[in-house]
Amino acid sequence: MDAQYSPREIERDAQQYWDKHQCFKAVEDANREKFYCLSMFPYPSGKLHMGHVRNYTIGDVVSRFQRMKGKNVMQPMGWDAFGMPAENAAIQNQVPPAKWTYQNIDYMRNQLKALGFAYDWSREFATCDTSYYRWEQWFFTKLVEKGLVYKKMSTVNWDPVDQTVLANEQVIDGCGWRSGAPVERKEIPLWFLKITDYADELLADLENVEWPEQVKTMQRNWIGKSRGVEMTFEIQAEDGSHCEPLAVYTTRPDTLLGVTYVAVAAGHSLAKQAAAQNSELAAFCDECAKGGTSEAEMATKEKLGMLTGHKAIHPITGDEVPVFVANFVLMEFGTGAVMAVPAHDQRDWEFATKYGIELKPVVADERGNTPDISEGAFVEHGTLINSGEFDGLEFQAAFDAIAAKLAELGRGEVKTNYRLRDWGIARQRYWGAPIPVKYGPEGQTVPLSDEELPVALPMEVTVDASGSPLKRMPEFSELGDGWERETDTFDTFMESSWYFARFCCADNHEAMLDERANYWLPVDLYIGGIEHAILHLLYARFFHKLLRDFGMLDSDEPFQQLLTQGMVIAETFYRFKDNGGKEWFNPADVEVKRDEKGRPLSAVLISDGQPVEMGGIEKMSKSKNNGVDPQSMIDRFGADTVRLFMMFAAPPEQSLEWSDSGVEGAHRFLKRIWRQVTEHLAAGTPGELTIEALNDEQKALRRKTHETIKKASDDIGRRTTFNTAIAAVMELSNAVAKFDDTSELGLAVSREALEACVLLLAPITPHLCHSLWQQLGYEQPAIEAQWPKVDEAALIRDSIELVVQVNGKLRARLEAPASADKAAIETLAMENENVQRHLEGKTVRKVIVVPGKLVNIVVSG
RNA sequence: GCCCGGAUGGCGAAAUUGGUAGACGCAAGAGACUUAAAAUCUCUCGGAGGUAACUCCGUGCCGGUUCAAGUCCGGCUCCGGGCACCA
Repeated sequence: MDAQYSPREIERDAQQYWDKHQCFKAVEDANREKFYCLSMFPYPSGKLHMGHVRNYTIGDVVSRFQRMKGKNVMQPMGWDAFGMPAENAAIQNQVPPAKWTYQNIDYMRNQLKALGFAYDWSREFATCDTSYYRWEQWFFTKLVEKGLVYKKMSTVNWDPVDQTVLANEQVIDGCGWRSGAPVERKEIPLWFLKITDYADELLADLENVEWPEQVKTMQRNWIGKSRGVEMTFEIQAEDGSHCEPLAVYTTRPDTLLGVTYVAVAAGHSLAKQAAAQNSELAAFCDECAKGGTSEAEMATKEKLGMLTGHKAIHPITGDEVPVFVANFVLMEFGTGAVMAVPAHDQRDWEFATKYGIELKPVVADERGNTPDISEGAFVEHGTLINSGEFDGLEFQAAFDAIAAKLAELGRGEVKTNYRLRDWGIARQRYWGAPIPVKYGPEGQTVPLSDEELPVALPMEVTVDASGSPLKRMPEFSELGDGWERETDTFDTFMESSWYFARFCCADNHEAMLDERANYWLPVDLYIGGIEHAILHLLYARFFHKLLRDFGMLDSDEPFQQLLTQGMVIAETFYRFKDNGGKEWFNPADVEVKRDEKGRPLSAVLISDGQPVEMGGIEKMSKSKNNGVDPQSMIDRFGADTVRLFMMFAAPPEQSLEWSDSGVEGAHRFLKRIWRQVTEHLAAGTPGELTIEALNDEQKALRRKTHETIKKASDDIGRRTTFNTAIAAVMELSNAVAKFDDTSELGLAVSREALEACVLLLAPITPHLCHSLWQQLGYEQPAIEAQWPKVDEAALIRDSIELVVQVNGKLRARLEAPASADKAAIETLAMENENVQRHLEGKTVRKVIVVPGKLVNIVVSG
């Protein structure tokens, strides 16, 4: 065997073996327990980045582990291929988006293969393949038939110079990213899916999935189910003209008697009606329409309002309160109007304080007094005051009584509301799946029939910054006889909402899904970035339920277990440019100077030796030029080293800081394992492992071996803390290195330990382990080997170390027989010299004995 | 602004159910081997004090619960993710 670890040859050989024997082809088998392991598929942006490598290594480790545990594992891979970057690349480089995308896919597929991921490549597809999105189009027409799709006016970001709709990402400080022009809000008709019909189920079924609690909480809050009251205020116009009653929703009807104004969105019919006779108000409404549509922008901008002159009639007291138009009230949310209780709502308080509106406290503080609202609103629940017949009622009683009163007056009713809004799925872009709808000469809107499907996206196009090219392609949009095709395309979230199901039967070109989907689904473990915690995961859950309700799937949820991985981050370096901007340098081109303790002091650019500024540690990104190219790392150290470092440097949920020297450390460890096995094989032939004949050292190493198997199994299988599993194997490797017993029995014990190391590492560094397993004399390849089993008998200890505390402070460590009872342990603890010193002159109040752990002696005086 | 997280040595981290803070690794320092370097191996490595035994301090900040708090509770600070057209 080779004394030198050469990853290049080893990795090539192992990959060839897996390929030749089609090791990762998954076949449905009703007699075996299945395991569907899925990593979020990548957008083919050009080349893999470290986030991908991390994501897919996690998935691969779990897949290979489950396979060794005997499961029928399916791990597919594909491409989330529609999206804006392809259009941007097309504008910049005059490359057609399809060509650019498929080239990227080819390059990235090779990178994934070089990393040795155990994918069933026969299931691969890209979402921009017509054979994929045709089913999405077909399904959309079924949803139309079922009434789950509708069209309504909606607000988008409009770039008045480029005459195009902008994504929120393309709005920088309220201006278009290319034109720099101030962005306007524009209303256009768009297609929506009725996700709100499923709000209750999406909320309830979170109970049935094994997801991180934080993700479930985010989804619950996003859905935002609330119980409140919807009520109407009669409106008196300033000029006496007729106005529709104003509907508002509140979760705090108990504060209704504290209402001192109401506010409507600038787009509300009441605002429009008032603005028609009031040019100042019309100007204000126009002003409100400036800026982007994102909620973050809305919520952080200064709260502005203007009186309409109209009066709203309080539904219970009959008092008149003013009606404002306000920029913080959103047409999209609820009724587009709110009642305001400045004494008990902070935002209302700030608005009222600014505009000199009355504050009327109606909820008493904890002591039953009128609350102090001089510095801010009192938002707690409490007993009602200043509320006439409702005085003295607590929150729930007040809620019920006021709701009942409104119902009796015919002015309101209890209503469940959701924060969740319907899903707008139309995009005014080219590189997406065309929405399969046509419009008739008499204004008909008709979904395309099965015969008219699929609508293939034309490939020969000219893409520029001025909106979708489909609109300018009569050969696409004009169908004759006055009929026109829809030129909007689907939101790319549509494609990523059902790909997990299509992987089960990607070769079926007669149907969207078949019975194989029910064999594999739900996905047993889904792995991806935490940034997808809400939108993607919520849409995919919704789509899964839709597919279920059309009889295509049996399960209720797509992803049984979810693992959300953290970001990959790295140090950033820059210099100021003459224009004040920053020029960013890649960490690979920079040398960091450190002090004698290893603290970074300064950095210089290698090429010119001149200093650069250190910009802190941030997410690897193109804009900060701090991405480390996985390819160069694979070339230098091999895939196994990259995989090992990724899994060792941090637990998967945490952000992972890239470290060149950490990678070298990982490489060192693999070289060391290689050498250990080589030297072990050279040391002689092990005898039979006769348990009864083992001496104390041999027993100790054997116990370490089985403790390690136990820990690594739990860390990988249950906790998904791969870093601690690797640390445990490192400890075992260290123990083998210290064990220099070359007797036949000794070699048998170290053989068992080294074989454990190889098998425990096999999911993480599969190429190395493939080779070592062969060298250890096994004909069956490592990929077919079983996960090692714990010998419980080997774990038994004769004595246990425990610590003695006096008043919670560590004072002694002692070795106690494993069989010692509490009293014996207490006696041992008391006898200890150092413990005695700390007990001198004190009275023992209490002794706490935690078997196997510690003794705490509580003293006083 | 709202929702959800995070913070532990020089650095990445560990401590799984409230029970020994810093496993494992990186960096650094000392030594061995070597003509030399690399590689490899051995030792030291949270801070302060002490010849030593050992003692005190220490898990972002302030307070609380407990025999015992990195872990639980209340209040902050800073950093990150998401906010519906980035994927």
